[in-house]
Amino acid sequence: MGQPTMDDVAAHAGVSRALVSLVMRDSPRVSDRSRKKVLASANELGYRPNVWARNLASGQTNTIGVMLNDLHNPYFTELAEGVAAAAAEAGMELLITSGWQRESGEHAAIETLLNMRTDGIVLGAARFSGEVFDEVAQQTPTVAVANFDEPESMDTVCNDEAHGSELVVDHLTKLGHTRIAHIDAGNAPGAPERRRGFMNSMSDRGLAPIVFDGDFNEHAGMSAAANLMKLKEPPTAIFAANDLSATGVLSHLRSIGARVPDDVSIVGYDDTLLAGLGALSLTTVHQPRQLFGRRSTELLLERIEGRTAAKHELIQPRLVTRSSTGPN
Amino acid sequence: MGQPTMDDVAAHAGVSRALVSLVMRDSPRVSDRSRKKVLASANELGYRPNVWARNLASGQTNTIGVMLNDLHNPYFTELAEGVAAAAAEAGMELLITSGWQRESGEHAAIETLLNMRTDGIVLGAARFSGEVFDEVAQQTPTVAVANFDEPESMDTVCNDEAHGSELVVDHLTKLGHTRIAHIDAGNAPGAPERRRGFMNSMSDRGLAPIVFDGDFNEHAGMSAAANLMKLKEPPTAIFAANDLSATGVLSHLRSIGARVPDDVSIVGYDDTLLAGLGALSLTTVHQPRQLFGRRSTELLLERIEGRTAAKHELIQPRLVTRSSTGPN
DNA sequence: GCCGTTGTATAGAGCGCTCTACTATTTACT
DNA sequence: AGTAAATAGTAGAGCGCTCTATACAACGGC
Repeated sequence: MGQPTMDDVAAHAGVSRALVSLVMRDSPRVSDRSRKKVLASANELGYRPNVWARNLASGQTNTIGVMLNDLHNPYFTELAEGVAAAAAEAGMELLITSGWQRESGEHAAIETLLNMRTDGIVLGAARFSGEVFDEVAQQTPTVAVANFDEPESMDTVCNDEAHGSELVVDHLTKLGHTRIAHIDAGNAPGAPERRRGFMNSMSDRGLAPIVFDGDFNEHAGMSAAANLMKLKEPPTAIFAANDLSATGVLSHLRSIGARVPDDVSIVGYDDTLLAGLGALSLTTVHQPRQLFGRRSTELLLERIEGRTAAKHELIQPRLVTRSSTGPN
Repeated sequence: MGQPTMDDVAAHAGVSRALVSLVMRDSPRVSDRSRKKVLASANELGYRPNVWARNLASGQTNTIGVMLNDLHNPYFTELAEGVAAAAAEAGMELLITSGWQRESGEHAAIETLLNMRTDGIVLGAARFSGEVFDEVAQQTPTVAVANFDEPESMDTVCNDEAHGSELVVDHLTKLGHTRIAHIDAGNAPGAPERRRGFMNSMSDRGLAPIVFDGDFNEHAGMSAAANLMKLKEPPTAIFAANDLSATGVLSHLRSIGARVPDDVSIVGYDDTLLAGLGALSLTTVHQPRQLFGRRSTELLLERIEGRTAAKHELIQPRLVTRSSTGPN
């Protein structure tokens, strides 16, 4: 007969199935005596409520879904951790799917969640346009952790990238640096905002922003650094698009015998595990990624409760000072 | 009326619900004409099969679950990626849950999967004993990626840790090293096997194994390295329990002015992102983590198909040589 | 013209729950 | 004592599917 059902428990406890159902859902409308009796029977039979049946009957899943672009990227996993914490506090289950860095993967992952009919979805995505998001938002409550142009159909939570750049420029100029270069990451998510923030902060201070093409990886940092150091007047500080790129910069500087931070200061962005390593010790911009997850989940729960007006939150990063930056 | 149901599609297409069901399940017992008609109606109404109802009625979920100890650890995410690939090939959905590094979290994560009644479970766990695994295996087909003592109740896939250590010792002795130290990680998962492999390989070559207490983190590597270098005859090569610990070693050696690999060679374990960074460039032991995922999923599918005899696979790692090791 | 096939389609009984409406029993309050 | 209100429990109709058993053509063989 396979797994025991609610009817089995009811029969064993000598009560109705409805009562067992109430007990399982922690209803207050059950006497202590019955509750104990039912729980004892359930326990004895090894009863485990059938989620499929429950969700079918109730039309709810008590579950929220998170779609992550890439499980290998700590950005997304920390995001997920924040979501998990907030979901647990609200008594909700969490289902995670990943797009494995591919756009088709993200589609499939979202499709899986929509099929599961989770009560809502948190999108930690990067690969596609606002329209796709919109389509999802049409079908279920949705919160995106990404910086779109404040769409009406869903809530968003994102990092104030430009402000992060401002913090970096502020830190470096206070250390006396004036020739500061930024290695950007083209149009990758977040990169344009970081670049814009850098350029504005520099010109606000009457300084000429130096920007070199780059990407969010180590190699880009290495080759951009090589080009920068070949300039007639090389910069005294380099602000990379992210920590990985900064690591590339560091690697190149060491290879040409430049001392960090004595000759050149380096700043990263993201405050990943890398930045904290003793062997690297990068000054970097910390984003409260777990907080992104928390806030997005809180917003999602509000939506599930019925709010319809879109909310958009901008979260402030902070600078973490380590030993890759020093006075000029 | 919310989402359209199968009945709506049936009515719209002028056929029975049973026929729609057959079409949705790609049954060959449907004429082309009917199939097209049904598909058109479904599409027009925006019909999406209700997974809950389907699973309830069919008693299957066509889904496998993966429980990961920690989403931040690349070991587990690459494992998951392998599982995802194999699951996709078999036409199965994938559900991921995480224990967030806590034992209670792992319990909850497993509970979620059991409640979901996935067709099978892959356990990428680290925090608890074989008995807990056994209990899970009693309830559903299970494969663990971990090195237990070949339990009867489930399949296992694991890395041949000892062999990895052997590769390291072989590499270092061929470079002429004889005073080789290992910084271990106590009883953390995999650590005892790595230590044992190291000790055996050393004594096989008539060399005295030096083993210092450590852990799987950076700090442990730093302090163990400090102690090692204070010895009257410091080792000429240090084999750390993992890459993170090796990073700590590197950091300490640099701080005391020792050159790597000229003065001291360093070897890590795991071949994480860290090891490949230009600024670190660690020789390390690579484990085919995705393969672990693939194989475990394949074994799981066999179990779901009905195999009951336990299978246990040991997968061979290989050495990746970078610039942290050199001749003595 | 009858029978057995083969190919399509349908009816209808569940799957294991939830939830509304209802009954039965106490307790509370004039 | 008599009624209202609160408390505890139950019956039974779904939820949206799957799947077995069955119906009904259309066809070929004799």
